[in-house]
Amino acid sequence: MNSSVRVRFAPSPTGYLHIGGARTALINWLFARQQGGTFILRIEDTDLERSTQEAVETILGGLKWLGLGWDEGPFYQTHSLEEHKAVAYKLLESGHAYKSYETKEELDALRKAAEEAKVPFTFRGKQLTAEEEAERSAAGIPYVIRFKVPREEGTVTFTDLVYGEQTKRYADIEDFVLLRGDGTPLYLLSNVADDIAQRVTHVIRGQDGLSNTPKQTLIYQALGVPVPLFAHLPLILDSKRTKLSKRKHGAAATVGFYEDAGFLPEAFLNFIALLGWSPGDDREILSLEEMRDVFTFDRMSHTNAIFNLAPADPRNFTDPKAIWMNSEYIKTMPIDQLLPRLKPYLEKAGLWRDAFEGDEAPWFANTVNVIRERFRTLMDFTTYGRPYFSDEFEFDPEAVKKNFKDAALKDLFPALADRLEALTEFTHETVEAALRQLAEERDVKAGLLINGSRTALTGQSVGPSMFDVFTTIGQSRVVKRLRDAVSQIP
RNA sequence: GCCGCUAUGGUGUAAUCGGUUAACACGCCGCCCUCUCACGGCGGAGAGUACGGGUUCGAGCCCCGUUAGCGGUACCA
Repeated sequence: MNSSVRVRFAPSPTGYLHIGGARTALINWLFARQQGGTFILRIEDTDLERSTQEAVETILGGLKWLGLGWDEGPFYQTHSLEEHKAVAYKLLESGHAYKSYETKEELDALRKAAEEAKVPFTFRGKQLTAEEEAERSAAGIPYVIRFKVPREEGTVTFTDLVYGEQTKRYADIEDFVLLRGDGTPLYLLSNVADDIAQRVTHVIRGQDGLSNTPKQTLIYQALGVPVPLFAHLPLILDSKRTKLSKRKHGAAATVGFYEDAGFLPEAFLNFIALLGWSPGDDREILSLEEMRDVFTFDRMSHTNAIFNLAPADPRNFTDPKAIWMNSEYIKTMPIDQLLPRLKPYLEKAGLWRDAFEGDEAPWFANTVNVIRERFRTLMDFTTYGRPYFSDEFEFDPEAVKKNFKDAALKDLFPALADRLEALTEFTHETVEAALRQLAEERDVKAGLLINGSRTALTGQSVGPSMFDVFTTIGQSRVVKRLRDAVSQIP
């Protein structure tokens, strides 16, 4: 930490870490790292009804998976409620806030009347005399503490790092509530109080906070403390342009879904970074370090981006570009970095063997290298990749139909098995020579044997170049599978 | 209702101080490669920049209005 920059990610633990939250965390992280600053994690759990420890765990787990480590925290907002109240009372003492005795019903009626009259409703509480005040407090009448917006003509102005200078007239800001009737603080206050206490210098959050910023700025000013810089980020919406939510979109709106689906965190981060930001040139594939080095707020878009959660194309279970990006990472990532990422997925599918990290390590690396070329998620290694790691795999009926339709294969498979079994060296070249020779002798196309073998060895009709498949699966398993496949021929 | 933010192909973005035929990527289509499917290579369709005015020699970029979307307008966060 060699700079005074302090930023925070402040999620509410009311659900899962969703995509928008992940991007907010990412931008905070990028900026902190770029500036040599501090990245703080704060859990805004003041909504007791909806906050759960489980949600906290999910958020921490999500950040960990993404590799967005924090330097301070997690701080829990509920742990400093007393400090937040103290801030409200300080404002009360300095005359920047007051006790307001209006009931909810009275306010509702006022609001309704204003709306019907089509005039702006900007609540201004009654100015009570000390006498009246004493009277009410003696009678134990409940009150809330409201911020007293300056009564004179004037504006609040702040410069948003993304949206530019923002100005709002005092007259358009109502006297908002700081403390409820029961004395508990509201979000607007707690948020500011924590940001001050944690010495946050840059508030980087979703664009939905933009409208609240004038009010929060007023609080900073009334307290006589420096106002942080704000950077509001455009929102991430679904294809119907509504906000992403677990309730509406299910798991696909959460970060955990992408981990389960076999996304590489690097690819996921890369994709969401490009939702609302670009490096300014034509680069699309950027590592975290590259993004950190070139990130600037002024290259942030002002427009909400659409994340295509569930495109019409059945081949794509989420945004096609996200899948494409993941496949790019799978294909090009250094193999020794990819292998450890694969382990948990293979373990979960029951395909992992410890030998992959021991005796069979070279074979494992080579096999992954051969098959990754056409995979799009890490999960593909457990489905399409299964025949390479296990002898128990299914035959795809379509593949059988397509590649086993020639009955001659009933004789050809055992014959090929015999030839391959006899090979003293089992290489790309020797296998190809044996196969082509057999095809020639029997006067069949090599393609018949090649495509038939693909299905015999993998159960599938698609896959890597066949001679690579022979050698990765290995002589003895190839021979056995060719012989066993005869029973599958209709 | 009121206050504010936004508006470039289906999607994500680009387009120096306004300056030729609005660029790139994903997706889609076709061709090539080929033992299959991908990858890769080549090519194509797809926006005249929400709409309407204005300023200007010239507007996607500036101004005004309209519309639409989003946010705020809570003793929610």
